[in-house]
Amino acid sequence: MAAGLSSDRRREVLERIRRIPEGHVTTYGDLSPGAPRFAGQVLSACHDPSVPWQRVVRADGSLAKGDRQRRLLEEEGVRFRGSRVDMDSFSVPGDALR
DNA sequence: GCGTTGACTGGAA
DNA sequence: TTTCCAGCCAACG
Repeated sequence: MAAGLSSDRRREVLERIRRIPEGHVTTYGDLSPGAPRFAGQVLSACHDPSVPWQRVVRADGSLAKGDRQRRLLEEEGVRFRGSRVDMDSFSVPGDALR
């Protein structure tokens, strides 16, 4: 379909975030390969409660929203290593969301 | 149509 | 190990 809705790119990113399993996280790079900043811009503009934005973290496991985000992730069972997410066990490949 | 901005990334110091 | 710099794409004014 022509799909002239609000930029398919933006919706594509949001849709992937919804596919992140509870208790797991993914990186901006996996949401939008080549344009990770775009993913961040999308989230900042999208205040949709159905979008688990807290499951999106930086490539190094650090959090963009700091303590507030950390607390939500711990509620889901995501474990931390210092101030960063244990990416070795909870990171999900972008291919798995696609 | 151009320049700026952004919840970023990878490599170098 | 941490900190700094330049690059990247898409949206917005």
